[in-house]
Amino acid sequence: MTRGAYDQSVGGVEPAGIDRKGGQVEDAVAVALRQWRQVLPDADLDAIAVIGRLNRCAALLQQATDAPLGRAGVNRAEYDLLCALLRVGGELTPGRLARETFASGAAVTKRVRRLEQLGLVSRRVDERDRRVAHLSLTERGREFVLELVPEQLAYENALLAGLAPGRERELAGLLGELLLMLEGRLGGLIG
Amino acid sequence: MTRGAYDQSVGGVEPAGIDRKGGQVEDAVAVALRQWRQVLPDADLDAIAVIGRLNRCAALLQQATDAPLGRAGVNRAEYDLLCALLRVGGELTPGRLARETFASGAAVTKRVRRLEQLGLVSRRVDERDRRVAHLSLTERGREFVLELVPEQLAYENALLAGLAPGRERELAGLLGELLLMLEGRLGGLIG
DNA sequence: AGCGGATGTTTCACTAGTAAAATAACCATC
DNA sequence: GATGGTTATTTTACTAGTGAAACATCCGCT
Repeated sequence: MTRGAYDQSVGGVEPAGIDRKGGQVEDAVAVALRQWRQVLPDADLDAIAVIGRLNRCAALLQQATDAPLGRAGVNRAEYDLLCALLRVGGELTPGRLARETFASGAAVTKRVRRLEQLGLVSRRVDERDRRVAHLSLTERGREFVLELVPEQLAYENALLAGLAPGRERELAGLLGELLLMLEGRLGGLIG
Repeated sequence: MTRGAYDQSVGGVEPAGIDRKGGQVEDAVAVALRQWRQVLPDADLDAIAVIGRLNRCAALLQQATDAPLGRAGVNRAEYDLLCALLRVGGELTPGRLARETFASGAAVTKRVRRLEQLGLVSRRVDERDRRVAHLSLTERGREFVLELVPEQLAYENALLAGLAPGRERELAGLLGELLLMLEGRLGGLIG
């Protein structure tokens, strides 16, 4: 990334990205935290260290993991839907699928429509309650996702390969702890 | 969440959410991992344990942290933009602001337009290069964000309060490690 | 049998984002 | 001082999501 016509830097501000401070490499959030401490020396910034990094990691990983899916012709949301159907190993109703993939009903309707058109998902109406639909992978859908999943898993593992296995397990554990807490808390404490 | 007309559960499938297995509470991703292991016993699922939880935590936190911002009348993206201007303590060009907030130029244009209309951000044209704009907080914008930030920080800290301080620091450290790796890697390895 | 409230799914109107084209200004070189 | 290539920003056309309303059906009750 080359600088513009003349350098706009003012007062030690550096562009976002990887940066160094005293020879030590810092991530983008660490840089932001340093700036915050100068402007608000008394603020408690611990939450940013976690939440900021979490958001940033999620965004980067999302972008990265979209690449192989894009080549297969689906987006992450559609992949997640197909995975949910594979995982449970049977049929799911749209509502259940929405809960399973943490999406809105409207989003599921749209995704299922496209996946049906692609011939990867099929629908059947419940005999007892004609409101409810049962969705499942078609044979082609099953083949498609069974081929895609290992590829995707390998790719995602490779993305994390720079992290020592012990550190990765540690991280998974801590994230599980946090997630469990958030899932419990955010029912009642959202206001 | 009450069940529908009749229980659709098939083969031990449980609705997404907090769940138990042998008296032990599991997060939603742990449940999904158990399902995966039944369908693909040989797959290496470590990446899901990290990436899945990361995405889910980010989504839940995003939803939760939007609440106080919504009350103040801005969304997270606009808040981030205001914060970037506060953090650097001076002016920023749109391009720089885009890099600083990890957004596209087009997104910044839209957000700045709204924040200008709200009277929180002002713009001045560079004298040397009339292509570039310099954006800064207005007095009102500065007051607004200086009042909002501590409130938001307190709220975010409260969200993480269930995590022991040591665990939170550990998590921040590990996420920093991961983020640094991703920032370094994703320049060259995205294909 | 039929009314009223509840539930599962889809549609609708709208929002917020993106990539790529368009616009505007700059600079080096001829 | 015109030209061509480059950079900063905005506009445009489009996509994917959302919440709320609409629709379709169910069940309990009288």
